[in-house]
Amino acid sequence: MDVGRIIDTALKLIDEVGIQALTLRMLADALDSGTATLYRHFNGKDELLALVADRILGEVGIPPEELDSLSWREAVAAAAETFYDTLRRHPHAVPLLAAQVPVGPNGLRARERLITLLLSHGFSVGLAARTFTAIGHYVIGFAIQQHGPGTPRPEDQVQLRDYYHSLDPATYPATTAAADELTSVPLHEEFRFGLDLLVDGLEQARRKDS
Amino acid sequence: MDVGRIIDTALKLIDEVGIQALTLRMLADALDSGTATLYRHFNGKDELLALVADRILGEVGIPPEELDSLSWREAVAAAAETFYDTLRRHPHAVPLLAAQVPVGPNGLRARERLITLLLSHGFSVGLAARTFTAIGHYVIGFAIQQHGPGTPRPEDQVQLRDYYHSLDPATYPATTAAADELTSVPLHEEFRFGLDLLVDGLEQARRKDS
DNA sequence: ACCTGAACACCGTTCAAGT
DNA sequence: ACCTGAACACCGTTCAAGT
Repeated sequence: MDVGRIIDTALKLIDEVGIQALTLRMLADALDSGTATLYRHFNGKDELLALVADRILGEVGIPPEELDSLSWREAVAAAAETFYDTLRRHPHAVPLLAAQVPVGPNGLRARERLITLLLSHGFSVGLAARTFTAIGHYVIGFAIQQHGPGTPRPEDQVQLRDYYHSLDPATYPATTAAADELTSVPLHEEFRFGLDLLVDGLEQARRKDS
Repeated sequence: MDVGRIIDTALKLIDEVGIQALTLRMLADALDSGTATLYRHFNGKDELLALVADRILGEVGIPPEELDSLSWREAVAAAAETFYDTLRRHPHAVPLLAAQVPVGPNGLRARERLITLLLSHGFSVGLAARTFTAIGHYVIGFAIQQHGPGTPRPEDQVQLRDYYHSLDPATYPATTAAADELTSVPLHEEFRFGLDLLVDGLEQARRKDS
């Protein structure tokens, strides 16, 4: 019984039932073991979840060669998209990455990779650090809201649109007018919209910086 | 025993001990009542938490006159800052706002207010809707990561900096070089940096839109 | 030396019994 | 009609007892 298998199983179960519903008994059963045995490999549920978080970051896997042939704009966008795609594969697990600054081995590797990239494109150390934080926060923050515990499934989107339309137009003229636009934009497009805003803003910040 | 007093007490307890540690027994005790009695006012803990979320949105309170005399850039930034300040007053409660799209009365009022503002400054309905979503997601996403359950208290920032410095510079040249910048920027400044990127990006999006 | 069944002190939720 | 003590089926965690 190695730690890797425990973490893989834990992530699989979280993908199926969510963090709240994941039980140490459930995990122990899936591993044909008992809850007490699990405590021999980590100190409690919180530590287990931190290991799962780094396990997810290890899945991101940015292809290094590809990234280096791109402009900084394209590279930043590609890194953010790749990260976002990984988070979308594990919607129930996203809150784990917001719980703390990831300092596991895979988190370190990803941070090093992106900051190196920014520095190689002429970003100052200060601007690179703030850019990394801003982009990272944006991706995780977006994913947690669009794909977290209260996931807006397609039928909920329709429900929400109908709810907005059912409001009194006299009291809520703007909301009812924008009801379709507020609920019809595909999540990925919404993500890309904000990401492009950030990159466009960075373009200006970079000019001021140098 | 009215619902308002229950919600106020629940929020006060969440501010003190967090969502996870809030117990219905604890809440019942604080109200000199029993857990079973609480169920006469809402159906379970989740519904209680949704009511607390809208209670927080009610606290935001954007002064209408002030906002209307500003440029759209200043108004968007001011609204985001005001929202952010409210979330900072209730760090433990922020995850509640990420759990679902807020459709309580106070959430509706805030959305209506901001979309109206964008429309009055010439934004198209489509751009206004996406801007609202992008800004809202940014503020909540940032707050949840900087002030959520794994709050980076000042001493943790120092610890994190020392940790980055302790890494092997050969393996992590960029991270060790940026260690100070990654950990020394005040949270509010970091928030403002990303917000300004978004607003600068919006400036361009608005030009393309019209 | 390593593992684990069984227990501990909790939790959210329910309902029969009280007023 | 309204309220609630006490119970239910859980949970994360611990440790004495087994192999």
